[in-house]
Order: sequence, then C-alpha cells, then structure tokens
Amino acid sequence: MTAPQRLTDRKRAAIIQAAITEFRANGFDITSMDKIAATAGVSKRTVYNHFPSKEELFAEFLNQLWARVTAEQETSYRPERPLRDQMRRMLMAKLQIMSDDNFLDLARVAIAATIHSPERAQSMVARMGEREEGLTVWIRAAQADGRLKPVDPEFAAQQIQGMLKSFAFWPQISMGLPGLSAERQTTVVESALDMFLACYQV
Amino acid sequence: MTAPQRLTDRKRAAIIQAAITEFRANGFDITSMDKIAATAGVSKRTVYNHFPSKEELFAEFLNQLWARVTAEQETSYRPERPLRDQMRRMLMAKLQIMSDDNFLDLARVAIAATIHSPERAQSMVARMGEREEGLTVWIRAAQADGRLKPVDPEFAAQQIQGMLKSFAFWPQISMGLPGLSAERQTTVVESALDMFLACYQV
DNA sequence: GGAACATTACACTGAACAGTGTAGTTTCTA
DNA sequence: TAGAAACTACACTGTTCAGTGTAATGTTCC
Repeated sequence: MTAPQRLTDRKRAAIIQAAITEFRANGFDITSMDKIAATAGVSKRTVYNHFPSKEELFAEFLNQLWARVTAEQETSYRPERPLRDQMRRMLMAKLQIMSDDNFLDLARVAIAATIHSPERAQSMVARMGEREEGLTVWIRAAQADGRLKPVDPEFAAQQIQGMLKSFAFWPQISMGLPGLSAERQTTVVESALDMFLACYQV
Repeated sequence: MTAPQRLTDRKRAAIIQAAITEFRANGFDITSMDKIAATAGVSKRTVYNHFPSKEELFAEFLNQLWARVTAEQETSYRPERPLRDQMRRMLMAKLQIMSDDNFLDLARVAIAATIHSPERAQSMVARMGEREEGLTVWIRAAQADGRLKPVDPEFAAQQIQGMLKSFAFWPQISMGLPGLSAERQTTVVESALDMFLACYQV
C-alpha cells in the first residue's frame, strides 16, 4: 500500500483508484474514460497504455471490489456457547456490512453491470461458488455437533440470509430505500433467529 | 385491444408495443429511439410527436409493465381450510409468477433503470405503498381469526417472501441464474412453510 | 551519460444517438 | 370534398465518447 515504487506503478494505482471512485459514483455507462483520466491526474493516453479498453478497466475495478468485500468475518463454531448467541453475532455482522454505504454502492454498480452483461455475471457466479460461505460452514459444524437438524446447510444458510436481505439489502439496492435503524436491525435479526431455531434446532 | 381505431391511436399503440419489446430486450441505455421507430413501423418524427422524449416513453413503458404485473391473484382468507394449504397455494402462485421469463425481463429492466435514476425509484416506491399486498391482507385475516400469532403482518409477509425470493428471484435478476425446477420449487415452499408456521401458528 | 521505456498534450476519427425543422403526402372529419 | 390533423422521409445539429497516432518531454536504470 505505502510503497510508491516506479512511476508507472504509481500511475497505474492512481488510475485504478480513480476508476473505483468514478464507477462507484456513476456506474459503467455514465463514467467516461476522459473523466477517469482527469480524476487520476493522468493523461487519457496513459490510461489506454495500462488498460486496452474500458471493459478491461471495469473488470479490474470488479476485482478490487471483490477483494475488499471478501474480507472474511469470524465464523468458527464454538461447541460451548449457545447457538443463538453465536448466530446473532454473525447475523448482526452481516447486517452491519450490508448497511455500509461503501458496500451498497459497490453492490449496486456490480449488479447493474451484470444485468447488461451475462458473461460478467457468469464469472461472478463462478467466483462465488469457489469459496464456501462462512454461515454454511458454521451450520455444518453445528449439525456435526448434533445441535441442528440435518438439512442441507447451504439451503438453510440461504434461507436465513434471504430473510435478512429482504429487509436490509434488496430494498436498498433496487429501490434506493434508506438503511435500517438500530432497533429495526435487532428486530429483523431476532425474528429471523426465532424462525430458524424454532425449525432447525434439535 | 382489438379496436383498430383512428390511425393515430394505432400508431401510438405500435410505438408503445415496440418500446416494450426493445426496452425489455436491451434496457434503457442500449435502446435507441431510431430502433423503436423502426420496430414500430413508424417514422422517428411520429414517435416524437407522441412522446416528447425518451424518458417519457420509458415512463409509459413502466406504466404498462406495472399494469400487467399488478394483475392480482386470489388471496382471500378461508376460515374452514388449513392454513398450510392456503399459504401453499399463494406461495406457489408467487413462485410461478417469479419464474416467468416475461416477468423477470420486466423486473430486470425496471430495477436496472431505478439504479441509475433515484426519482424513478421514488415513484415506484410510492406506487408500491399505495396498494396492500395480498399476503399481508391474508395474514391479518388469519390473525383476526386467532390462528396466527399477532406479529406485524407486513413484517411477517416480507419475511416469508424474502425466503422465496432469495432462491427464485434475486439470483435470477442479479446473476442471470436459471429458474428453479419443479421439485426445487416445492422444496423451497414447503421449507418456508415449515419455518413460518413453526414460529407463527397458534 | 545514454538507451529504453513511460507519460503527456493534443488533435483527430468514427460512430452513435437524442432531438429538430421542413416540405410533401396521407388520413380523418365536418 | 375541402381543410385540419397526423404521418413520413430525410437531412441536419450538436454532443458525447471510445479509442488512436504522434512528436515531444520526463523517468529509470545500466
């Protein structure tokens, strides 16, 4: 991060940073290469020396986005602690991430972009498949410990996350609704826990 | 529908029909007014005689979309029948609609459009607020009948729909994933019913 | 110090596209 | 059937923007 190496590396970093800023704020279509060059404090020609096309620069933007979002949270299973406490911690953390403006901006742009470009969507899907989701792993562990019924862990994880997202993610992404208040977040999480545990706890 | 009235009315209808076709297939940005005029078999000038701008034509497209999607399903509460049967019928119907290609195309375009235009999103939100959702009404009736616990009906409706959509709507909209198979649909609905009733049935 | 490489300003191409103005033709309606 | 209203072809403006070519200037590294 703090390594101002060769000029060309610094320029490249500035271009990527500018791309992130501009794409986040305005999306793929609206953002022009001239604007990115200006924001980066770099000539347009230099942008094209580093990235052969707008598409490729956008792909790099998505890579960076992905790397930041993939920062994993703590989700290891603890046999000695109540299920509800452990899950609450995980779900609240998820809600926290979802209500972050940075995250919402990025998700919005990425989704808008995949809507008009099936190939891009495909590569996103592939990458998501690679790495198993933390909640899924946790559920599997709890099942192995005999504390949750043996349903498909991936399915169950998607169910409970669906309940969260339908309040705290999709309305914000698709309709620009404001984020949830703290009390509302608690309500959503506790209620989801009620349902999940009522159904799956042994 | 089958009233070929004045020429000007027929032209107008053709323009709207062409707009629906083109916007559905390619979205707002990609679709050009020349293309719509060509598809409608109408001169570009005529398009502009009917609609002062591309924005206004798109607004009309959204109106038509809305009218078609709002076609309400049967959701009246029946005191004499089991809750689970009634809900299953409603949820399966919802899944049916969600897995319809027409519906998915339309939703995709609408969402992509709202992502880049907060004003448009606002008017959509406003319209959705106007009319109460069928499932919410049903839940309220079941509560009045003493068969469901008294939670906020709107909240509960969003919860269970969230579980459905996280399998059968959002992955398709945002990542272009294929629709659910019949068995998968059944699994999703039955599991959602399990959770919902385990938690809220009296 | 000098060769190799990168950056820059800038002018330019070529394409797409929203929207307009006009003059002539067709369709409706009284 | 005549005049109003609508439609059409078409040329045109103005803008935006991705991407390129070039010749000069700046940076790196041996």
